[in-house]
Amino acid sequence: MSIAERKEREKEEMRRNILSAALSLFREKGYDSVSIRNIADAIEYSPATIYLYFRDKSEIFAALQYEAASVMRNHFMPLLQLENPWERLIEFGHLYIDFGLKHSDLYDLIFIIRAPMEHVENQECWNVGMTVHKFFSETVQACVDARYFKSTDTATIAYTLWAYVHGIVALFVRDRMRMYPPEKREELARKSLTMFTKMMEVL
Amino acid sequence: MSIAERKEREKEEMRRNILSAALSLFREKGYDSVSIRNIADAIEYSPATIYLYFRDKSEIFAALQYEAASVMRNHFMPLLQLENPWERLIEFGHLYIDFGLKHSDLYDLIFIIRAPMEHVENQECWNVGMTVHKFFSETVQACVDARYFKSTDTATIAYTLWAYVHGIVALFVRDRMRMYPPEKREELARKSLTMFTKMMEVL
Amino acid sequence: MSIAERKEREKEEMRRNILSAALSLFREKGYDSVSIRNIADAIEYSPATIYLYFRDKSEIFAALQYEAASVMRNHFMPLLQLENPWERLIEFGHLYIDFGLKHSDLYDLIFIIRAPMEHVENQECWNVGMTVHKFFSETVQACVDARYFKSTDTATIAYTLWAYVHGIVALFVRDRMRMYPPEKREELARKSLTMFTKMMEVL
Amino acid sequence: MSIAERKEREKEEMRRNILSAALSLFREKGYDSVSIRNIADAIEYSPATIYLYFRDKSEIFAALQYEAASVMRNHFMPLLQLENPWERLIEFGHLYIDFGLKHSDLYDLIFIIRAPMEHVENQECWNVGMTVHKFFSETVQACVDARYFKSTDTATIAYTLWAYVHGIVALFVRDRMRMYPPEKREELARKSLTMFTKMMEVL
DNA sequence: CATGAATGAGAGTTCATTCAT
DNA sequence: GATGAATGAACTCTCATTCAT
Repeated sequence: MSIAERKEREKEEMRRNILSAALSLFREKGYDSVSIRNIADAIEYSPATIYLYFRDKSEIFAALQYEAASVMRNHFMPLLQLENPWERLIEFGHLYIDFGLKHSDLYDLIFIIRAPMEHVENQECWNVGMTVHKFFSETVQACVDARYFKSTDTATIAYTLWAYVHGIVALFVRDRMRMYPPEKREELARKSLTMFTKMMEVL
Repeated sequence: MSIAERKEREKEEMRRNILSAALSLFREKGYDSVSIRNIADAIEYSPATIYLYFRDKSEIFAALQYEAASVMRNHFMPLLQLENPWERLIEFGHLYIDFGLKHSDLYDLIFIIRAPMEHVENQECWNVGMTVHKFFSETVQACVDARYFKSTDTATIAYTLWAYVHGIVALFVRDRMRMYPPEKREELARKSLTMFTKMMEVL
Repeated sequence: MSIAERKEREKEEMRRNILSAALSLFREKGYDSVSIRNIADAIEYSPATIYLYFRDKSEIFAALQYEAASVMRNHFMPLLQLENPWERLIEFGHLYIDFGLKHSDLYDLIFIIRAPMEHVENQECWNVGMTVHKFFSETVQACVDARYFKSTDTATIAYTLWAYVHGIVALFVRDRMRMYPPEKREELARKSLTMFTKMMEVL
Repeated sequence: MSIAERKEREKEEMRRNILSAALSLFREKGYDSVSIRNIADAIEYSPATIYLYFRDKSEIFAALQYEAASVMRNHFMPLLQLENPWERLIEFGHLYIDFGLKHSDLYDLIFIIRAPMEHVENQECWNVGMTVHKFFSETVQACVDARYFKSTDTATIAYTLWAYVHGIVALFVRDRMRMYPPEKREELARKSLTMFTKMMEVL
């Protein structure tokens, strides 16, 4: 059995190998500008080999989005242990920005990149947006119910919070913070989040 | 002299002609999927003609970013007439989101696309981000000076406001609002802005 | 005007150039085994150039079939001057075999090759078969009317005659006469036709 | 010995397995459009396995031609029992057309396809043409000897008869009978053969 | 015996770009 | 000033084939 297992493992390794090369290329040059050859070159295999692991280019992309979604889900796991909705909401903000700064490439893949949505798996990906959004909504709803907000317009509150954190991450990911020195960017983001958290109290 | 002038004018006209065709194609199909031939077809000239007006494809792109910057500047002109800094700030938010929803393609060009930054002109483009940011800062500073805010951390406030409006527009531009029916998206954005404006009062 | 004319002529020349290279390659290796690159090499142009004259590979094929059809039509022109139906029929047989032996490649294209029939123009080609068949039928009908045959089964007679001449040519074209020395093949075909002509008298 | 024998038998079985899959695929899609992988899929083995039984693709093709030849030989077996040469000749025509309509793919393989003739086995195949032709000749000769014909030009008679039956089948196999409704084609072929048989009496 | 993995070669096709006219 | 013609380089993808296991 162990032979089969090892083969399985090797196959999986190769897939990840391809995916990680693809990811860094996509991030660097954009989906359309990356060719199968580029990826093959990066992993030092022949282009044809790629096709042994993925049906076509868009399937690679889909797999990446799927992976990204899964990493993001894991990233938010700790939230499940917070019972107080307000705390959960605050922590969510922190984790969201954490994720965006740490996994810029994955974040880009999920929330920014424009790319083919043919594959079913990609539904999965945009569902991540959906899921995140839903989580925001539910948590906000819980806060509303527990009278943490004066406003009861759950939909608008959730959207507003999401827009803010997305804005923070999106500016960072797409390199629109060049007016701040690189080493200060993260700090600024965190300071802003604290400020925003305070602003939320007026809601 | 007037012949040279006319020629100059005609040349300029042609450039705009090309750019406007290119813009609408980029918008429709994305930068990478637009070929010089597509643009040439759109303006009913031969591909070779394009090269009389632009050195290469990326120069067209750069010119478009330049254009976008200029359209954006014009869009914000009315602000100059508002003397009260708070009013100016509020109106700025409205105009920003207006611009993003109305000229999604230009916004994308300026604040989202990961551009080939080879051309000098593109400096211009990122300067727009700079300029917008500076305007935010200055207006915030004016508000601080006039005691509209309790906080005096101008930098963080400006960044926070910008992140929020960018978030709103970025989600819209890159089609991450699929959980809302299309016809409600704009309304939601505006309602959120109103909410955010109120949140700002706590600052 | 003469410049345009010359250009037109050159363009036409190039088309013919491509077509004639393609024809001989198709004949030699079969449609599927010929690549655009092969054709390009044969005419010493780049593959991309081919696409300036034909939309794709199958269009080249279609054009060839169209040409073949037209050559065949011309080949049969002299028949129009023969008023006597029997003479016309006999002469038709001679011309048919002439054509097949002389333009084996074109004959192959029209009556033997298996290839894509996507293009409208190819309808044209199979219409040649149709047309030839119709001519056979009409001429046979005329002979029947003029009592050259005892039988009145026009359909079967026409089909029988066509099958025979096609058989003669098809064996020749696809090189199934290897049991006869090359220099005797044509003579044999002609002697057979004479024999067949006599056989027809019994009909 | 019996182990070796069984192994031999199994090997032979596998060969036939591959060949029959290959044949039905060639028939369906044409030689060039069938890939080794297709064949492998059809027999549910890996592509590499095929190479344990055949050196390369063209060897499969050659083997198929060989097979076709053998099927054809069997098809004509019953003739051996007819002693009267005229009867044998007539029956030969019937069987020939039978074979062509029933095993169009095999017929194509033997008498129409422009084959890669690299392999020695293909000699075998073209020998089938030879053999058929020889049989025609011998039978015709017997008829001549027995005064069934007035003509004594055996060669021309044999060739003429063969050309006719080949024409009938070739038009059918390569789909050049589109002007007749599919269900009438066979009937027409048979009626024509009857007519042709009568024509032969004049020889 | 059978195969999974790998690949070089090559398929059709498109593109940005050049240049003589 | 405009362009038709041309092309080298690149694209995605498939194939026949090999070889270590």
